[in-house]
Amino acid sequence: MLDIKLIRENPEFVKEKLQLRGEDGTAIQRIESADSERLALLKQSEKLKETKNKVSDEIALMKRNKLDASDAIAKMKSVSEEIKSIDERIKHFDDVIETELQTIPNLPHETVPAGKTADDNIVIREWGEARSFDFEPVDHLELGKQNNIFDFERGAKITGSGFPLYKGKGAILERALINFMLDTHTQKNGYTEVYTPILANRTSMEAAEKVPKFEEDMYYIGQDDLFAIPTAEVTILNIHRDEIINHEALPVKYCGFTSCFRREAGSYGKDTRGFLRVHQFNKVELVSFCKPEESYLELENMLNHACGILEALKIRYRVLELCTGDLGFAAAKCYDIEVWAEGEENWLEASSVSNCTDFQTRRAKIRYRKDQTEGKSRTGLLHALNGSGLATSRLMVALVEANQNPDHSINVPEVLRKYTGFEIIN
RNA sequence: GGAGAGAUGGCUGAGUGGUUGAAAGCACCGGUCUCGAAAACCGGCAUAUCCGCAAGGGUAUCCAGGGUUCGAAUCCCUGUCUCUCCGCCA
Repeated sequence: MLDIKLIRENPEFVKEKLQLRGEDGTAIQRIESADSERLALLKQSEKLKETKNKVSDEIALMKRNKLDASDAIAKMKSVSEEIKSIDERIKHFDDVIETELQTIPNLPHETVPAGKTADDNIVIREWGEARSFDFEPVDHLELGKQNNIFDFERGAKITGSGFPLYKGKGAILERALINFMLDTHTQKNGYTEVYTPILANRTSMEAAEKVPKFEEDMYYIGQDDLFAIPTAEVTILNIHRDEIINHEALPVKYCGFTSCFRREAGSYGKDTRGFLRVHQFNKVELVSFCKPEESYLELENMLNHACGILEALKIRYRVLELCTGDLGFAAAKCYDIEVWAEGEENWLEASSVSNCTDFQTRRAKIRYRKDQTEGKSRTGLLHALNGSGLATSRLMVALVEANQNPDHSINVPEVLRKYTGFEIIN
């Protein structure tokens, strides 16, 4: 969530930034008025509480000295009632502010290109070449069928469409990819591996700003008020909820593999073939907590860590800098990585690397204790960044399609062979 | 699922209605001492929010939410979590 103080002190700035994202400023106006009413009441309430506390001390003193305190007690009874009624009104405005704040996205960073839709995103990097085939390449569905490695029909039988079943060398290849990515991030890129729960409670989902705004996109277990995580970002972020991390430990970097679950409500029939859009997929997630002044550098690092995986796998990709209109809710700046799928003849989004600045950490209360030389405020909110490093489903599409042979067999990329134990899928 | 115990500051841990934001110890920071360090001694050491240029002051917070009371860390209710025992079970 945004800082209420920023809205209070500089509402026009906030509205301007939100307009870049296509948000009108009406929610900000509602917050401003609720906030000023709340503050006025808060001052009244605190003044009365000061009186109450003082008189209570006096009553204690009188009682100790065996004096009659009944007048003071009678007076305080009405003061307490007044406090109670004012506090109820404060609570009302708190709720109004809270509800409004939950609908307002993060402000885009000044370097984010202005734009309205995904068409305005800017390609900032391209790596690798399209493969030139001397035969007609087929798509991953055909390859999956020919090699008996993916079985979408049976996955659908077990659960429903969009829940893929991997078989034989397909399952092993998936596992190899995950292990390769985790090993790279832990051994080369300095991340600490975690394996988190894949169900998260409401508080955790709210801290990650996934709920209430996107509640319909989540698989939800009502009996226990738990959500299947749409990304390990949720659970990894919440590792340090309500904590203060010492500056010496920063940056704190985690990578973790989990399955991810997305209902993809509203996108039925859109790119739903095979792995293109699934409800359950596997992903190695990167999360970094760092000092605010370092977060944009860290964003570039994380982008490079994700790209490094694709380069090792020799998969052609491009990086898009998302425009203001296409940014995720919590992101101030975001890069998408798209992989080239030879059979689909299309770019597929395989990763998204975002700097969420203090938007999540504010609600999650993830702070750091500053070096004593860093000014008078001793604690501050950390910046939280997350990135896919990477999601396997679309990566798998690009991987098998790019490495196919005329007989539909698939060559396993060099770096994965020590994980798969075989060099070819046929 | 059944029975019981508990949740206090970075940690350990006192505190069962009134100068308790909270004893004490440890840890940490600064100082004295020392060639330097240790030890000893002295001092400091929560978070958030409001007012204020600042100095400073107010308020809130002893798991969370309600309640009783002039007054709650302390009493009552509900919830969450942790631990122990029993049952069941991967």
